[in-house]
This record gives sequence, structure tokens and C-alpha cells, in this order.
Amino acid sequence: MLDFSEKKNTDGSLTSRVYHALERAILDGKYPDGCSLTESKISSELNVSRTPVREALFRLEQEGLVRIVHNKGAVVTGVSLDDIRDIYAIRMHIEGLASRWAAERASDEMIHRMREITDLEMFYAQKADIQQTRNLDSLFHSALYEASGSNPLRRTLSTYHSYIGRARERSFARGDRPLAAAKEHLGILEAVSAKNGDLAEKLTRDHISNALINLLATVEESSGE
Amino acid sequence: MLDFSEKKNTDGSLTSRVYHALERAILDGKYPDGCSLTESKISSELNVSRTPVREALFRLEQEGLVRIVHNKGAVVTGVSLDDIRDIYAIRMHIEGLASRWAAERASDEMIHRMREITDLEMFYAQKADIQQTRNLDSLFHSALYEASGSNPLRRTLSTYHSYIGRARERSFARGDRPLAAAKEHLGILEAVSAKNGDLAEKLTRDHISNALINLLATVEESSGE
DNA sequence: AATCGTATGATTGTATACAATTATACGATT
DNA sequence: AATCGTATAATTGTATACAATCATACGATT
Repeated sequence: MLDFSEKKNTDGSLTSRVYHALERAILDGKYPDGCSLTESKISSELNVSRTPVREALFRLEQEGLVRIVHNKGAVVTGVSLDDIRDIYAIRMHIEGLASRWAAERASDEMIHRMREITDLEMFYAQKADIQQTRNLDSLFHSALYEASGSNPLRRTLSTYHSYIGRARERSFARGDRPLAAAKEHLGILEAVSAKNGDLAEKLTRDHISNALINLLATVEESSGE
Repeated sequence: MLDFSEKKNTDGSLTSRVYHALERAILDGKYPDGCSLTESKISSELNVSRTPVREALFRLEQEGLVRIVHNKGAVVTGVSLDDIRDIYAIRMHIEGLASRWAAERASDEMIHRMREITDLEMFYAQKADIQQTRNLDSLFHSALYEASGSNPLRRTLSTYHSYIGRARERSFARGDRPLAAAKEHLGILEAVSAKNGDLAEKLTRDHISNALINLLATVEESSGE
């Protein structure tokens, strides 16, 4: 059964609610890879008309979670391990660019906001509050993208971020990664704040690299058990 | 008046036709920046219902050409010069990655196809057939993205490519850039074919850099006249 | 005269109805 | 029995109808 009581509802539209419900269902594996999504089924299950379902499916296609073929409908694409590895590799190349640009362009207000986020993140990481730390981790990256002052970069990285959200969810729970990530964020923030673009870029590359290493270790474990 | 007789119609659906018509209208400046697009106007002008118009608007939002606000509709976002500069900077970082991966992973068939494209491109470039050369330029980059074997990378770069399509259209007509670009493509292909990832990546970076330089020169000229 | 509230119109959001296309099942033909 | 064709059902694409929200204009009140 699809969960329809969505909290983070960006705009309050039915389309948005259906979108989030389907996204979650796919990422949770309720709709496995290759599963075909028929509009009428979903609409009756959620007690909405086909229209918002169709529009939600379009958004899912944009995000790459489903593939829509003309006159044939939508099938779940899923998130392959290869895709995630690719995304981390890409992020290693351009997330550093976001930090560099943030160091060059970010306003004092933006840096202040990032500092608030990292402070809170450190606090919760030390308390080992996984949930809160994870949310703040997401917030930090969003703030960084915003601080880069680049719309295309923000859009691309945001898409990637939500795309690998599920994978992060798993790997983030692992051992001392939350605290390590928080410390790395702090370092990046210091470099950005000091307007040291080179350092900010390097630290960010390292940060993504560490996240990938941790993720792969998680995969290793879960496949081995 | 919107042009509705679309040639490159990916799937033959009305949505697709409306999408291309609107895309062209925006890129041609018929709908200037900040202009608000009302669904009923467009649907009556194209003699279709609102449904395909809405769906086309969603696709345009995904591509970043319009911004949709809940209960308020769509406004044209346009393509700012800053955005284009950012995109070239990003491409300098990750298009090289596509070439590297292509060198590592591309099948012989894929390389064969790229060679056909570059051969044709050289031919038309020497004949100074701008239109054909431009199409083949697009094809080359698409083939390269495909050859990289990475869905995320292909998606991102394809989006960027279409996004800056209009800017390329202008700058491409300039002097001997078509021939230079064709030669650069040939060089990249040779490196990919020789499975020399380092060289392929470096040549691609240079290629993007040259394209940006040429584009900025075009902007310089057109703003100075 | 300025401002606020209300009424009206315009526009978007959602639901439903219809058309076109595709998938499935069943029987005829070989 | 296998295969092809046709009929039927299921599903998507498009159009239209209705509901909800937002913008505008006009008048009442101060």
C-alpha cells in the first residue's frame, strides 16, 4: 500500500504528494526494478484521478527513477550500483567546483547559514542522532549548492543528491561516518569562509571520495551477509 | 505564431510537438524572458487541448527553460549568459570524464559509429556547410555521451547540450570554428579509439575550452555592434 | 482620497470522458 | 500442434468539464 501522508510536501499539490509516495515506494523497493506502473492502478490505490499520477510519473522520469515509453507506459528503472558509482565520480569532479565558487561568491549571510547547519550537525553527530545528522548533511550540501551561485550546478547536484538519497540512507548509518562527515563539512566551510577556493575544492573532493569509500564498504558488507 | 510542423519529433505525440514548438519559440525569443505562458492561450493557438500543453510545460521546466509556480503558472526563464558560462565550466570538468570512460568502455561498434560521424563532419566542414556540420557536431557529442556507458553522465550532458543549443547555433556560424571543431573531434576519437583515456580527457577539456572562447568572442562581437 | 473588502473574471488543478494504441486471448487455418 | 489473424480487453493519449485558487476591478467605509 502506498503511503500518502507526506510531510515534506513542497507545494501541497496532489501531483507532488503522488510523486513523493511513488518515489518512496520505488526507493523502498515496493516497486522493484523493471516493474511496470499503470496509471489507473496507482490512481485507484491513492484515490486520485489519473492526471496527478501522470504528472508525477513525468517528474519521476526526469529524476531517472522510471522510464516512459510512448503508448506503453512507465517502468521502474531503479538505482543501479553502477549509476551510483558514476554519480560519485561525477560529483568528485564538480562538487569541488561548487565549493570553489562558493568561496569566491558566497554572501556573508549564506556562510552564516552554513555555519549554523554545520554547528547543529556536529552537535547531533556527537549525540549519535543519525536521523537529525542525516537531515543536516542534506541541508549542508543544499546550502553549498546554493552558495555556489550557479543555477545549472545547483540543479545538477540537487538531482544527483536526491537520486542517491536511498543509498546514502543506508550507508550513513554506518559506524562513525556521520561524525567524520560533519568534521569534513566543517573543514570545507572554513575554507569557503576564508575564501580559499583551492583548499575548499580539494577538501570537497576528499569528502566525496570518503563518502564513496564508505558507501562501497556498506555495499560490500550487505552483499556479504 | 507558433510553428507546429516539427520534423525531429521524437515520439509523435502531441505533447512532444508542443514541447518542441515552445522550446523553439523561447530560444528564438518569441517568448521573451519573464513572459508568462498561459495554458489556454497556447492550446488555442496550437489547436490542441490543455493537457499536452501542460505536459510540454513540465518538460520545459525540467530543462530549465520555464519556471512553474504552483497555482500561478509558467514563466519563461530564458538562458542567461552566466548560466552558459557555468555550463561550459562544468562541462570542462565532466565532458572529459565522458571521453575517458568512452576510451575505457566503448564497444567497437560505438567507435565505428563515431568515426562515421566525424568523417561526415569533416566532409561538410570543408564544404562549409554550416547546417550539416552543426547537426553532426551534436551527433558526435551525443555519441560520445552514449559511448561513455554512463546513464547519469549522459543525462546531465545531454540536458546541458540542448540547453545551450541556441548559443551554439549563433557561435557556430563563426569563421573557421566548424572546421576546427571537426578536427578536434577527430583527435578525441583517435584517443578514444586508441583507448588512451588520459589523452582523450585532455583533448576534450581543450575542445570545450576552445568552444567557450569562441562563444565568448561571438558574444563580444554581437554586443559591440 | 486612501484602503480595505468583496465580487467577478481569469487561470490553474483535478476529475472524468472519449479516442487511439497496444497487449491478450481465442479460434481458424495449415 | 503451431502459427497467424482477428476480436476483445487493458492501457495510454487527448479532450473536455468541473473545482479551487489567484488576479483584477469596483465600491463601501473611514
